[in-house]
Amino acid sequence: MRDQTNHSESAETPERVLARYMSERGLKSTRQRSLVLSTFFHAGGHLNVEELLARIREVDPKVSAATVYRTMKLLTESGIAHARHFGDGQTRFEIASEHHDHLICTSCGTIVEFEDDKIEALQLEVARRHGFTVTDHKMELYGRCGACAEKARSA
Amino acid sequence: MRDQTNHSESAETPERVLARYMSERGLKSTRQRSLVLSTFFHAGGHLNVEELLARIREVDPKVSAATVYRTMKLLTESGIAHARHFGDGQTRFEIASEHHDHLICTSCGTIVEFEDDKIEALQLEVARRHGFTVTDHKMELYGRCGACAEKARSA
DNA sequence: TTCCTTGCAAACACTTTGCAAGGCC
DNA sequence: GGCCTTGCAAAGTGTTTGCAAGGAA
Repeated sequence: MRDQTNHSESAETPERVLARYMSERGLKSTRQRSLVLSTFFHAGGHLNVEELLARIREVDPKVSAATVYRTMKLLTESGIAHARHFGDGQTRFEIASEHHDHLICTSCGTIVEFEDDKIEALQLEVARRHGFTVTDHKMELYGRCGACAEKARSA
Repeated sequence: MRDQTNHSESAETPERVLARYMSERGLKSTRQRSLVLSTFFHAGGHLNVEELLARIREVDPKVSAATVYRTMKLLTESGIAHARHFGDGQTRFEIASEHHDHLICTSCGTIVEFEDDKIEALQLEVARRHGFTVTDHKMELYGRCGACAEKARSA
């Protein structure tokens, strides 16, 4: 729903990005596609198709999984969403404009999101040294969160 | 979890690690398991099951995919290998003692390994700020490699 | 001899695709 | 009306599992 980087009137809403992407290649706007888009944004990311579909069906029970897969592919290709693969064999999607990295507690599963400009700058630097042009990245730090370390200490 | 160069007599070879892991739980050493292990190490990592199986079958054509899956699970559980999921829907394995980060060309699939101490230091720093103690991490940079950028330019 | 391991094929989970009906422009 | 999109079911992937035969200890 709401977003962080609002530039007054020049705001590029996901709806607008998608609309342009579709009209550029003769694709059509449909009730299902709008529903997938709004559900995805309302949920805020990290959902897999199954979870997304469940929420979508609260509104329209007849939407099929195939449509969700097809629409998420569209969102991915148009740059609105990013597909991520964690270890669980499913694809999860995140809002492209809200990319961040993750701290994951291997003990309780807590996921903390973060962003670090210095690290990102160094990533570009490393890539450049290898002749790469980076378009995306993924960084996950695994370990123990403060609460779990605390629990382990008193146990 | 850094540094694993060979220290003469105290060397913990993968064979030894695996042997201990298996004997601790009554598992047996077999021709197939040894073959999977040696092939995996000889290849140096980043192989998926299909590729691994192809190399294994050059030696013993009768080894089944199931055995490779089962053995790689064993190697993963014993801490000898790490399972990694890149964007292609398959599981790739790497040698646990040779952890590094990856640059992945989204055009040709090339994987380049790298390590950057400055980035790793900053990762620990970020984690500390969030109260986390990091034990492992994963970082992948996606983009276009030099060769593919070249090709795109001349096309 | 005991019980683990193997190869095979079937089962699985997730995702993609062919097709006829339906819907947007 | 033309052509894209949908839902369904079938087909594809990559991976796991049940089972009977084979093999290590």
